[in-house]
Amino acid sequence: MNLKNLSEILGLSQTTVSRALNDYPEVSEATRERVKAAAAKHNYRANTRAKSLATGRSMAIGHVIPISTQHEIVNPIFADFIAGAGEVYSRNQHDMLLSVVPDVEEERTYRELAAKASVDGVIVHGPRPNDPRIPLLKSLNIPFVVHGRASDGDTDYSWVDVNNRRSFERATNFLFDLGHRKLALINGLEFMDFACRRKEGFLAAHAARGVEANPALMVSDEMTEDFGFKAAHSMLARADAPTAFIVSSMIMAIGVRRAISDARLKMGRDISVIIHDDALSYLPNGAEIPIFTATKSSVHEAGKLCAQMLLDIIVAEDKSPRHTQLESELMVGESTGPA
Amino acid sequence: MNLKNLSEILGLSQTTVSRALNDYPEVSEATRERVKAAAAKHNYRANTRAKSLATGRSMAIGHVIPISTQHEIVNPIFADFIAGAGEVYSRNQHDMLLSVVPDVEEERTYRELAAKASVDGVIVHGPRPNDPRIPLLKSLNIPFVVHGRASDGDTDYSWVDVNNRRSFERATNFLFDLGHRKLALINGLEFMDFACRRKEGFLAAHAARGVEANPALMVSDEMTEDFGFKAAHSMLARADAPTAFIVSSMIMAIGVRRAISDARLKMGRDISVIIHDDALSYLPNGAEIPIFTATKSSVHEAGKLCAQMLLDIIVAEDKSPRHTQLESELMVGESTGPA
DNA sequence: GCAGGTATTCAAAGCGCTTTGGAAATGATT
DNA sequence: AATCATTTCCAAAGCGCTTTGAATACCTGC
Repeated sequence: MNLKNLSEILGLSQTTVSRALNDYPEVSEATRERVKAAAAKHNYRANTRAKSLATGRSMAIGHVIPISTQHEIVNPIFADFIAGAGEVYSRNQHDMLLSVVPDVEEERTYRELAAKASVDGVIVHGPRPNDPRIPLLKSLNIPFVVHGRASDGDTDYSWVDVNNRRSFERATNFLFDLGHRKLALINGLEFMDFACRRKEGFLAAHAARGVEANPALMVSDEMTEDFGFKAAHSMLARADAPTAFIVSSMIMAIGVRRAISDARLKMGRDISVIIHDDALSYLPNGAEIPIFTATKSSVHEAGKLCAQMLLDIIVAEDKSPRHTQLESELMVGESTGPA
Repeated sequence: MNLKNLSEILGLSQTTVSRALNDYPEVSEATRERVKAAAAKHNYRANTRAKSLATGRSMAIGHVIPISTQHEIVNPIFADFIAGAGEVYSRNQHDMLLSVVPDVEEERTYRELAAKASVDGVIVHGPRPNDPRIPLLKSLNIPFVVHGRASDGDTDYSWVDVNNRRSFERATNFLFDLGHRKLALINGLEFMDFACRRKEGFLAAHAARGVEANPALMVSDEMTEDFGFKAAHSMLARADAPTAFIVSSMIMAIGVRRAISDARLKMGRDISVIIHDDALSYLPNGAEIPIFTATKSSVHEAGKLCAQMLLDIIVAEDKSPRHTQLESELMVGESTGPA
């Protein structure tokens, strides 16, 4: 069933049928209803490809998901982010186009997306300091929103980000207030922008209190359970073992918890742990009272915000960059206590 | 830059340029090279929409990701599955179209996908016994592959699935062989096909050994850490507490581990745990030797297989259904020991 | 030197839609 | 009844590509 068929059935021109369906004013209410009824009856829906060829808009948003070539790891926050963004797209009749590519091929992918005109805009994931994708997308002249930020001079692009620096500064201060002085930081890969900022916050709090941060207690790597375990395990064996951990993700924290219980310590009593919680739907931080004290910020929500911002930019007259900085909530759970 | 421009620059017809780029034989090697060089120079790439309008093939595969309306949970295996499938699509110049929709709107979404002709095929996720999507997709006449199976009379569709029944039967027998008799099953929602089959395997092994399965030790729910914890916690408090747990996912198992360590028991010594491990990239089961004894089957691999199968079916003459049944590997880790 | 074949190239139609620039019908106004 | 403004509808062009059917150029062998 296509427009031609449908218009023949109705005894109307394609023009009229098209206008009726797209709610143009120059068609009488009577015919509009007749047309819509027929469309529903025959389960007609405009062919996307033809439609976007004619309009020049693809009604699709691209997400380029880089797979780290060394580690082959999918970012675990990805699913929830996508789910959030996807909701917004569905509501606005947009499709989501996913390209899963090795990180080394990202540039080529963006260029193709632009040349093939298959999307109206893209979301950039996992920015790094001085991220080359930002100038690239600007030069390709394709609307985009960055989830996170790329610290460099040029802040002239749209982003949605958590205030990572402040989150970790607060978390650190929270532990200081409880009397802890030997704090460990178990961070994500520090060539990622968010991890840099978190470390900055951690160090800033130390500086403000005049406490020396111990370099041996600051590590960073891919955010897996296994790394969390190994890092915590070896730190706990040290003479200058920490009395508290600040951990960049729930998944690493699960490893930390394993190391703690292997050491026959009790979290919250013998040792404190505070995490950043992305509020992943499949890893809720306990039910009633949080297992981990956490700086919490929903990545699902961030997905929604990014998507909405991008859709807004695409239709807006004013294409000037927009920024949304989210503050995480500091939620006290069972994993922290006095030193 | 479009075909017209490019052909004008080259002083050739659009026909010739198109054929040169698409490796048709009726164009001389000399001009082909000239054309390809020019295309590269001007960063030309055929407009996807125009191309697929002309060819009738969209070169895109749809994935409809249902969000449970009650729980708003994204399936944690989703990211790895998508990553696997995405790799295959990229390699074959296909796009992946994702629709994230509330489960109640799934049918409408499939109908739209078909009517709008925006994909050449779809992958069906999370099948249930007697899944209505299968007859629907058949009637819409759109190629599809199911990840998993829907137990009912009609097996006349393509699927890729793990032998869940056998996996759990083996796991159960493994525990029996270690001398365990009081086994607990912590399963996913049993209106999902995979969970049904796992339970069947669990019960079949019991029946074969003449051991009575204790209904109080078989639970099923959304597969979260929290549910794993609560289930194990309450079971361990029982008079007829189990000596071993069979757990349907890594994430639930993490909760089980928490309950075990809270009870001051040691996994592998005081109590055994065997899990099903989907080999999620961000939740590896330990590094050298597995933390959990597990029936392991990579969902990333399953994603690749589903994608490849679907692409094959789309181009094949023979559209008859194909099946791939994967056997999981039983990997012995540190979480099991004699009763 | 020419028929017959092959290797190249091209003009134009068509994919299914939107949209421009009228045309026809209707209604209001004189 | 004639005029003009509105409504309501339509034919046809165009989006950027592929593909059909035909034309042209280039070789053969006799």
